[in-house]
Amino acid sequence: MEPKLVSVKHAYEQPVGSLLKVRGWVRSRRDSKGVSFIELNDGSRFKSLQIVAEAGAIPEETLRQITTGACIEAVGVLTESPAPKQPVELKLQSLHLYGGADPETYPMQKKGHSFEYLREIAHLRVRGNTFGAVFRVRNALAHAIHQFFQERDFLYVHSPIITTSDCEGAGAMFRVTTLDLEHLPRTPDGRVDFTQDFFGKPAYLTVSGQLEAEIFALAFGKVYTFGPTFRAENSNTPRHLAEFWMIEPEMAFYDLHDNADLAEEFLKYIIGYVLNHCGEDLEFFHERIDNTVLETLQHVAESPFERITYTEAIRILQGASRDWEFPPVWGSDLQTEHERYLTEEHFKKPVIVMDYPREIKAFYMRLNDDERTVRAMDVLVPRVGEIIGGSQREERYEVLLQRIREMGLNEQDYWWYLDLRRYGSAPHSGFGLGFERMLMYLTGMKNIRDVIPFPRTPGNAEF
RNA sequence: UCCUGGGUAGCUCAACUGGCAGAGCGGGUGGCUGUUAACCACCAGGUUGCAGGUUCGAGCCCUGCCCCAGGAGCCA
Repeated sequence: MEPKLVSVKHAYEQPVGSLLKVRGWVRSRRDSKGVSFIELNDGSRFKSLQIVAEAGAIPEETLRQITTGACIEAVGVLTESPAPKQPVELKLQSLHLYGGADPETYPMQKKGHSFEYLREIAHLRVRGNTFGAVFRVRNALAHAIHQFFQERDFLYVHSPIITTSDCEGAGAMFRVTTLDLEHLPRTPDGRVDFTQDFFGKPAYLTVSGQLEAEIFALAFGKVYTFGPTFRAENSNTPRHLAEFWMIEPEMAFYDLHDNADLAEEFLKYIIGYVLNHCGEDLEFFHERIDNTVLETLQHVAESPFERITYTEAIRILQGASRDWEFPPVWGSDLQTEHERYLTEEHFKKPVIVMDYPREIKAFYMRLNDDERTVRAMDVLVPRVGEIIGGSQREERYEVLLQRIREMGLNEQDYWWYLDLRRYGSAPHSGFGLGFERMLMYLTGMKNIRDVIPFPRTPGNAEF
């Protein structure tokens, strides 16, 4: 009989007595007299498959090479396990070693490592429990996001990664150039001559797909982007990356409250999806990373978010009996300590703060009738802080033009953005969700560098 | 970028007031009839981040630099 090739995940679903072939990487080998136990993991699920090699099943010389990290193919019969830790195990008949792993130098041990150390071996850390779980959840989350929008007839837009406009006027950007940095072409007045550069003008990596999404929203109604974005800020925190992924839905005919409704429905949907599809991985996070994760997620999936205005938020903060490092005053942005107080202590659940002062928000946010505030919203969640930022966009040509001017921006740079308001303008809204921050929230992981495969931070782009 | 803490064995850490650099884990060898981050015994393993300085003597004190973490700012 030919053995059936299956993943570890599917091996557990086969009937006892099946002859199976599995391939994967050895997590550990435990020897006893007359019997060896091999933990085999292939990434298909959290749990490994226990392979039992009785004395003489394979040559002693082969068995010695089956060490932590080795890659093997095993053929054997699925049998009920006498021990309680696993329902079934594979009784080994034959084994092929693809690649050994010298135990004297293999950097991954059976026991725990610090995340700082594991970041230095990002090419191997994915073979461990924690990062296996992280990247399975990451995969499931990406799927849930597409499913949510596709079920609701949103169009997936591929916004460009290279851009020639710093349209938000926010954040340092990475320059993209093919100019020879050792011999820069100069204009007569001594400046760098970007007309000789690849695009004929300065180019950068995008910081957001929002403005492009607006273009599509004003043709397709409901759209979303989901792609990498880049910030050249010298940010050294557990919540910032130089390269990260962002989801940015943009909807025509949505006002700020429709926008907030969508954001809340969206968060609940993707949390529910991960709760339903990544139970085994979430249990690990709950047990080993953060023992509040499961309750928090279930709570958020079920209870309504709090909604307050910025002005109310300031009032709540001013009434709080605590010493602020930065006392809350109307007109300045909420500090991290303020956001955390609101979501973690005052409301103890996600909070949507709306209608911020115009001075502290971007030019494209719609001006309210009071002319002091704009239709911005931030969604704050416990432990992570700001997870979503969004707004209703300014759809009135004259008002937008005036805002561009008063922010000191060059209106020529925004000619196509202004055109959207000149031709067939409509009220529209959107928001951005930081994909990695969402993952931190779902997994309880404390550092954003541990939820992205290959983190890019100041001074670090190895791998 | 600023503030704080740290860098000692492959990993995680200890080393009193400046006085012989140590433990657990991992690794090697041997043992153990079914293990579950297995267990027991023994063995090996060090340019104390880098460069200077003070001192009879520096892991420890001083100066400069590099790297890491936490907090802040910026934001997602």
